[in-house]
Amino acid sequence: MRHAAPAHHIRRDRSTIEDVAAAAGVSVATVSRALRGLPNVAESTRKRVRTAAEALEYRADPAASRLATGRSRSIAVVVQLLNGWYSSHVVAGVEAVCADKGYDTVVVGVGPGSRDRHVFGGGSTIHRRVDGLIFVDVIVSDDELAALAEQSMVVVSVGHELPSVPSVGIDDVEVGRLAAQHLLDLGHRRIGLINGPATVPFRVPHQRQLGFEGAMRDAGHEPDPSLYVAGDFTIQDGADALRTLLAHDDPPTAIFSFADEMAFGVILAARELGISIPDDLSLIGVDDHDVAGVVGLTTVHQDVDDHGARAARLVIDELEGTPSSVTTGAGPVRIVVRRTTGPPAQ
Amino acid sequence: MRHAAPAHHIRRDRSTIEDVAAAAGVSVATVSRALRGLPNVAESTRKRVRTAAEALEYRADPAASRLATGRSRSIAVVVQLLNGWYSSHVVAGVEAVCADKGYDTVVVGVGPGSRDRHVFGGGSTIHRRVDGLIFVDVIVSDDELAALAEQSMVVVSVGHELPSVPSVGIDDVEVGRLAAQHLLDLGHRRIGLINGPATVPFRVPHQRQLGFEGAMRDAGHEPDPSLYVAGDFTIQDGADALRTLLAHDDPPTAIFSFADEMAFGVILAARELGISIPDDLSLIGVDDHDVAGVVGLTTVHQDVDDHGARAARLVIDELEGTPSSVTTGAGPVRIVVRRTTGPPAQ
DNA sequence: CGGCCTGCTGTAACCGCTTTCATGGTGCTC
DNA sequence: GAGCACCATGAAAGCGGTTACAGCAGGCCG
Repeated sequence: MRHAAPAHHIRRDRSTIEDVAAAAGVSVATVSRALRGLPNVAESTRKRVRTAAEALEYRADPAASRLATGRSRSIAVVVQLLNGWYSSHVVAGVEAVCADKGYDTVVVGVGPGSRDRHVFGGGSTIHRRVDGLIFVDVIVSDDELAALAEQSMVVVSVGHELPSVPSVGIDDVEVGRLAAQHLLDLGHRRIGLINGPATVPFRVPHQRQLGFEGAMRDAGHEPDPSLYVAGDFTIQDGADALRTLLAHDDPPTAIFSFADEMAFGVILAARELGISIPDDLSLIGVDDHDVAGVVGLTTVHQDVDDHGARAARLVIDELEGTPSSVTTGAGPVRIVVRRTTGPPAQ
Repeated sequence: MRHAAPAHHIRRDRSTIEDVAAAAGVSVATVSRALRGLPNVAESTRKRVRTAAEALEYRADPAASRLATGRSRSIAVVVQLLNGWYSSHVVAGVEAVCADKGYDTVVVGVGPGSRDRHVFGGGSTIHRRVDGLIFVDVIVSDDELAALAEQSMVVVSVGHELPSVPSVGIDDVEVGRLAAQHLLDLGHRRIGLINGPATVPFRVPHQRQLGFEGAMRDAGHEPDPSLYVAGDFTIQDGADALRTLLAHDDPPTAIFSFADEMAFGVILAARELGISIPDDLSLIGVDDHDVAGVVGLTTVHQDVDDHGARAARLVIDELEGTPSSVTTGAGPVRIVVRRTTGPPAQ
């Protein structure tokens, strides 16, 4: 007999597994097995259970199964800036496949610094809440990673590569090379770089820089580091960067911005400064941001939604022991030429 | 005595409430009370328990407390387009306050149609997973709302107002009025509207239209519905809308787009069509999208992150029985004049 | 035709926390 | 000093599933 619920528990009369068991005339164990598609259940029984469950609109309480199995069927996306273009696209990709596979997607934002980093650090509670973690361009220390591994959390990274963690993203060296080559082909020699932040060990911009420099050298031109300026992927940083570069004794004829958003800043500032793009200055970005088309920005395209989707699939496959067919590593990139690049002025 | 865990349960040795109880020399009940700040615990005992808990790095298993209390300490944000500018800002706002209050933020995307709507419909499982729901511009039927209410889910809506559900957002009539007034002041009389989708009962655009028409009439001008074109808030729709409007016998001298993103489409198409903004055509949007500044778009500003934050606070206050100090209803809007609006051409 | 293997079910012991209810000890009041 | 209210605490019954283990048939083999 079920006991009466305590008064303050105005808990609804949702049907439980016991109700279904009673209705189907079997034990709860059988209901559990039948509904989850486990073997060793007579087909006739399974059908009967399913019917009863349906009639009662039964759904297993996730909290209860979580407690019993240790699986929460949800995965977290850890992101620096939730409303950034890149992150939100990754999240969208993740959510789509999670929903499809019956997982919940929980988002957690970590400050740009290490604020809030305890979320997944040592004594954190995140591993009790989710089965897997997807880091989006967040830099995680080896210690944190080790702690996570010890808790047998499945982790995947998107963008920034993490040691000993499968990652999806793009070949950033290739990105740098592609952009540089495009500019070189147009005849540019002095090329400014709007880089990532100088202070953190963020691989993505570094790789792009490497690719850029490789292409330059291959073409017989020595890159000029005095033309590199750091940025933090914001529009404002892009605008500032342009001003900095223009103050150079021998300013560049083209700028390679490591993100479209910073390139937007360049466009904005250029307009204010009366500089014509691409007549006075060529500009190329990375991302193919939704509005890149609007402003006619030449850029290196990447499919960010897909990064998120692949990451999620990776995590889920790992979680469920499915041999994953997902390709880890670099996805395709391609250059999209629009109106912000052209030959240098005489 | 704890029993040996089944072999396949390689569950980690995380400390449980029993461990803490043992270490502190009290019962689990006392530990529970002490750690949660409940009354009727001697201060000395509380301290002892806290110390023990800390030493053991104890954290209550969320799944277990969820099962016991019926609260999951997580809230869902239900969104149409996760990677849209508006949604992602709302999500960011929600996440920020959830994190602060110790709640998890789970995102769920619903297709633009009613696909996936079962997520929160009748026999859904969402109410077992989260304590509250924040709908972002999603149209929820009365039935669905009733089902949710019956499950005593706390729901709040952002943007689109839902019957009998507290909502946060802006005064969309005011938005329409503001934009119309600005255009009228500049001397425009024939004003095109890029509206929301025509097929769904989405209040937001309807209100804006009402405000627009009110301002027009107040100024003694009858709005011309043949200048209204439907859109779905995408850049592409904006571009299409411009072409449609230009095909009109007597095309407008100004366009009021109900979203900046659609306005971007207008800018894009205008550039291709050789139409100069604002010389040939004035354009005003709504949102103050991050790149509105870049393209110099005049627009009606709203603080979307704040909408999300307020919604989350509303939900949490309600959940915790705190008398909420959060202002429900409309937040402030203001017009930001940039370079896409000017007097009509002769 | 008995023994065994195999396949289907049921029983019950958990998962780890919350909360009711009972109990014992104090401090007061009269 | 007895009676009483109140505070601090503990024992134990859940919350709603999952799963190890045992039991019970029926089919097959020798």
